[in-house]
Amino acid sequence: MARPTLHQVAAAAGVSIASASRALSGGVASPRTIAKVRAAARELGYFPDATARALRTGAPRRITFAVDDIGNPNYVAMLRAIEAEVGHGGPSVSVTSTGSSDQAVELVRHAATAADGIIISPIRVNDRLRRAITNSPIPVVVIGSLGEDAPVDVVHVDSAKGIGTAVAHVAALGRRNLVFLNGPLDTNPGSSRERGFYRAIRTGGLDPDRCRQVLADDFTVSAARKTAAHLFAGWQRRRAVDRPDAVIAANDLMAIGAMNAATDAGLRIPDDVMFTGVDDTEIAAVYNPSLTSVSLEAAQRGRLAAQLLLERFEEPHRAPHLVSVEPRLVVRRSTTISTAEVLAS
Amino acid sequence: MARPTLHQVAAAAGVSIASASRALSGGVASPRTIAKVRAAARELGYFPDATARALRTGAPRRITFAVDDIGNPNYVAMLRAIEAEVGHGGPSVSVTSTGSSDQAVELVRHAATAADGIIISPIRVNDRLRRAITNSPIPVVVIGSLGEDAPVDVVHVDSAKGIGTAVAHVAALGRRNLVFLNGPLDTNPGSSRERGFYRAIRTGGLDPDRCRQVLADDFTVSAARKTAAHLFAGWQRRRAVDRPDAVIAANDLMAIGAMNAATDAGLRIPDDVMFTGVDDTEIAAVYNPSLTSVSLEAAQRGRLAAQLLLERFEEPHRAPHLVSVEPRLVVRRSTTISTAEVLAS
DNA sequence: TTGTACGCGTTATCAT
DNA sequence: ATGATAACGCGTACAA
Repeated sequence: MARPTLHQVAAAAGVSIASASRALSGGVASPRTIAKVRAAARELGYFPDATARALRTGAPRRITFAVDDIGNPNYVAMLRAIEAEVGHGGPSVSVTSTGSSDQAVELVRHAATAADGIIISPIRVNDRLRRAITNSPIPVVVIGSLGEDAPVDVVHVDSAKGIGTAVAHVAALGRRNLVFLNGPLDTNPGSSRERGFYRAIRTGGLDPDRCRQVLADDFTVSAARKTAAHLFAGWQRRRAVDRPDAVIAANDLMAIGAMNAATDAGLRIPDDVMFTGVDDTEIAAVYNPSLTSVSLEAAQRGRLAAQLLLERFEEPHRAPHLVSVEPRLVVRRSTTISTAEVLAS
Repeated sequence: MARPTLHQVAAAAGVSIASASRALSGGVASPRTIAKVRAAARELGYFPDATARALRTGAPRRITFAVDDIGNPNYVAMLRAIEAEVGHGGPSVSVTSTGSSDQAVELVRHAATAADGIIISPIRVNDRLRRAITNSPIPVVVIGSLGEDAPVDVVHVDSAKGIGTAVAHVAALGRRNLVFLNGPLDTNPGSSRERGFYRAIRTGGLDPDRCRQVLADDFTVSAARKTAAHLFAGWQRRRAVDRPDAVIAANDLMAIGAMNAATDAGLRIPDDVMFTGVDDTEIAAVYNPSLTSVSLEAAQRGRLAAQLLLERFEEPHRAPHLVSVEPRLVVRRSTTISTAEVLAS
C-alpha cells in the first residue's frame, strides 16, 4: 500500500538498484535490463520521488507565496511578477491560499518543512501572526506591513497616501460630497485607507460634514453594489448638497460594484457621480466607462519581494530591508468630463 | 560561499549535529547549548534545507501546474480550484508559466526533478510536446486535449459545442449576420472554436454568406478592440444585410474589446449588435452591460484534474481516464432585448 | 542532557 | 553493462 521505491523495483526486476536507476532515467543499460526494469516499475506502479531526487541532484530552492485568496487579481499580479523574477532555472514558487489568519499562522509555522522561503501578503495581522513571522526558521518577506520595526524584509506601499491622491483628484475637479466606500476596518487595507481618506479631507480643505465613509461587508463587487444601492436611492430627489458626487472606493472591484449600482439608479458617470478605485487591475482599463484607479504597483511589489528573498538567500546577514513603492493615480473616463460637456455646462 | 549545513553549524558551536538539530527545532536541550547553536547559526547565516527536511519527515507530494500565462483569469480559476481540492494538508502546488511551447516541453522533461505530478493546460500542442507528455516519468494530467487516444488522463470540454450554443442563442433571437471574432488559428482554442462556429452555421440553417470569421492577432482585449473597430467602421451607413448584428467572441476578453469598439462607434448593445464571450470570467458578470458567456467550467475542470492526479497517485495502474464537462451558456444583458424595446419594435 | 548512528529515496562514482 | 557504496542534509531512536 505504501508508495513503491526504487529498491522494490530493482528487487522485482532482479537487478541492482543502480541498474534500475539507470534503466529508468536513460543511463547506459542493456536493452534486456531496461525492459525488465520498466516492466517491474509498471507492475508496481512506481513513480520517482521528487523530494529524494531533488535532494540528490541539488534542487533549486522552493518558495511559498501565501495570500488570503489567489483569486484576487491583485495577488495574481504579484504571483506573476514573482514567478517571472525567479525565472525558470530558479526557485519554484508554490501558492497557498490561507483564508483566515489562523491558517496563515499555521502555514508560517509549518512552512519550513515545505519551503526555503516565504512571501506573504496578509490582509489581517495580529500578534500571533507577527510572532510566527519573526520566529520563522526560514526567511520571510512581507508584502504589506507588520507594524513598527519588525525585523523582517518588507515591501510597503502607502495606500493611505494613494487614497489621498484620489481624493485630491476629484476635489480638483470640483467635487465636494465625497463618499469613501470601504470594506471591513479590522483589516490592514481597511484601516490604512480609512486613515488616508480622513487625512486627505483635512489637508485638502474639504468640508468634513459633506464627506463620509460607508462600509461594505467585504471588498467585493456584490457587497459594494448592495451598499452603494442604498447610497444612490432617491439621489435625484435630494438637494445637491446631499448628493454624493464622487465615490472613492477601496479597490477596483468595489468601484465597479458601485458603478453598477449607479447605473441601475439611472445616474450618469462621471457627470453625476465620479468613481475611483484602487489597484489598477486590468478590469479598470477595460470597463465601460474606464475606471480611474490608484495603482499600488502590485506587480512591482511582487518583483521586489522576490528580489528581497533571493538576496536574503545569498546574504543571510544583511539587515532587514524596508522598500517602499509609490502609489500612482491612473486617470480614466470615470473622472473625466468630456470637453463637449464642459463647454455645455 | 556554499550554503551552510547543519553540520557546519554544529561544528562551529562545538556540539553534535543532533544537539544542533534539537536546539534549533525546539527539542530538548540545555539553555547553554541552545544559545551556542543559535549564535553559530546566525553567524553562519544558516537556514534549514527544505528538501532534506521534507525527505526526512515524509513530505507531502508536490504538483506543478503549468500554463502559458498565469495572468489569464481562466487559469487562475483552475489554480484556485486545484489548490482547494488538494487542501492544506495535501500536496503543495507550484505554478509555472511556460510562455512558448518549447518551454513547455523543457518543463515537462525536467519537471520530474521538481514535482511528483503535473497538471498542464497547453494552448499549442505539437508532436514534441505530445511525446514529452506521454514519456514523462511522473504522472501528467492534461486540461484540454492531446489528440486521439494519448495514454494520459485528460479533462476535456467541447468548446466547439460551446460556440455552437452561443450561435444558436443569437440566431434564436433573430440575428443573422454573425461575426466570429477569433484569435490565432494555430492554437488549440482557436482551431476548435473555428470548427464549432462553422458547424453551428450549417446545422443552424444560417446563411453562410452572411456569417464570417475575423481574426485578431491575439486573444486579448486590445487586439480584439483593434480588429472590431474595422468591423464597425461605417456600420450605420451600410445596408442592413451588410451589418453584423451579433459578435461571437472566442473569449470574454475579446468580447469586451469588441464591445468597447462598438461603444466607440456609437452602437447600442444589444440592440444594434449582440455580443457573447467564452469562459464566463468574473468580468463578464460585472461588465456594463453584463456579458452573455459560454462557461467552460474552468473551476470544475481544475478540480477534476486535481482529483485525477490524486487518484493516479493512489492507483498508478488505472487506465487513463478521459473526463468531459459540458459547456454552459450563461445569458446576460449583452444578448437580452428588454421587454419594452421588444414591444416597441 | 548529549552524542552516535542510521535511514529517508535517489543519483553518481568507482570498481568489476 | 552492471553492482556495491557513498553521498545529499536532516531528524530521531537509542545508548551513554
